[in-house]
Amino acid sequence: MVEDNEDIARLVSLHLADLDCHVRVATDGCTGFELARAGDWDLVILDLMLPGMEGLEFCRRLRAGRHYTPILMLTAKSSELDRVLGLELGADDYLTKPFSIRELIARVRAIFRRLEAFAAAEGRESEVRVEAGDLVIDAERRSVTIADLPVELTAREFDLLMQFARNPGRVYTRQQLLDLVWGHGHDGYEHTVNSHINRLRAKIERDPAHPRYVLTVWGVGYKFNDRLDEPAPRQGPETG
Amino acid sequence: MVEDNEDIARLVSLHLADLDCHVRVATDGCTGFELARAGDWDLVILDLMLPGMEGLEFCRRLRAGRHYTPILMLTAKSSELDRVLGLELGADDYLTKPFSIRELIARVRAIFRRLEAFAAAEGRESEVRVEAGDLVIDAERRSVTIADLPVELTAREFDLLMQFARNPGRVYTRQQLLDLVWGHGHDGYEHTVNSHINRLRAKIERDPAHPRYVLTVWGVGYKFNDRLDEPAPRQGPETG
DNA sequence: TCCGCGCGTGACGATTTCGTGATATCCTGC
DNA sequence: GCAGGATATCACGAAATCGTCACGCGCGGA
Repeated sequence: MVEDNEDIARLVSLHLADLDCHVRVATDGCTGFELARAGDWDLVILDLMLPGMEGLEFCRRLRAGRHYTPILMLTAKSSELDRVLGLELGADDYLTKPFSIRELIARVRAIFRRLEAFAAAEGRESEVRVEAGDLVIDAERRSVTIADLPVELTAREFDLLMQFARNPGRVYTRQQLLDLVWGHGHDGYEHTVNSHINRLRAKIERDPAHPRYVLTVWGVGYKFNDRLDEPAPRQGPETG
Repeated sequence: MVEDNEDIARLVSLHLADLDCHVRVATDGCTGFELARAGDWDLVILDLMLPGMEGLEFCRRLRAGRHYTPILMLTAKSSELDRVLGLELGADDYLTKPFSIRELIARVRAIFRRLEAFAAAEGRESEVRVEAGDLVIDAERRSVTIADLPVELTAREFDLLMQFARNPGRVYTRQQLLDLVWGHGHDGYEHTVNSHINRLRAKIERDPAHPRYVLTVWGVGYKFNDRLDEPAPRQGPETG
């Protein structure tokens, strides 16, 4: 955050910390610019009226240097000119002072949502569709079919299956699955995973007692099997 | 690129040049139109707010002249009318200001990927008219008919339906719908989407309690059903 | 100014899903 | 074979989600 008013800086830092954000404050443009250019940040919150360097110039120089860190601009001027110019020089969003913290949080969230959506659309195009034997998973449609027959999964069941399908063969512990599917802050019993695995198998396995897709790794956790043609009656950690 | 603001034109040109793109800038609509019509371009980046010719008119005229060069629209207006209308008039994608350079580049890449994938661009014009069972949506006239009977939808209801119809089968979360239909950074409750879905169903579904077009994806969001004739999905692999 | 309409919000019941405990079954080491 | 621990299965109450209705607000037209 590049902001010369320390009261505002402190207030915003405080609230962003609630969102598990790590915040670093620079009180002048030059220092801020060096920080922004050097570090690997998720977001720059930039006051337009800075001593040392104009905010617009800050924007322009950062973008000219091929830095694509999202920028959220703060401005006291409500002038349309500044706003449009700022956006066109590469800011991602703007807020006019005075602004409410609530509004700021909303903007920050919106920026991250957008970036997330783009990242998903950009890099994961090959991962929207996963196939393993009869099983076909479509991430975008959140649909699963077995031999072209649609199977209805609940949200948790689908997320669980998708987590496996993303890395076929990789073994996940129950705790890892809780973190990945339920969320990091979630506190619950590892036993819960068993239950969902059980329900998942009942829907996608021909014989739930002898699963082909979601396999148990004894004493460790579970894994997704995409090598269906190989004989794998062994369910123990003994691999060879 | 058709853009009257020289700053943003320069900025975008700069970054597109990094992608080994050759960029030509026109600062008004008429010049841009002549350029677009005469030359053999891979992409037109078009500012909606142009002097000389409205961006939407630009779109419409180019498509009317059987020119199918991909168009990426830029707009400062956050009005969803403009966004949806732009797509309906033949734009391939759009960006609402504020946007980041990174987003722009991602969009450009996405458009080219899509073109490669679909090679001989089919269904380009079909975006103006979407059909699903009895339901017919005419994007240009913003009209909807069921079995040739006209249905009166409000602006929000139509935009919501159109958002679904553009990607049949794709699951949208309420937050995504808020971002797409209401606009980025919109501060509102996800519950609002429920209400509009409810009103939409009351108008287009024969039996709102058992919808055929706009389906609920439990724990996630909603989707538009493009396979009306398919039987109801099974709850398990048995009975197969 | 009044009225009607579209829209966002709140409340409440119906439905689905989820987490947990109990119990049975299986695996492993001795 | 046996003991101990890990996993599978099942059922049930709790919790979250969704559908529906009603209310109030803001806005544009009569």
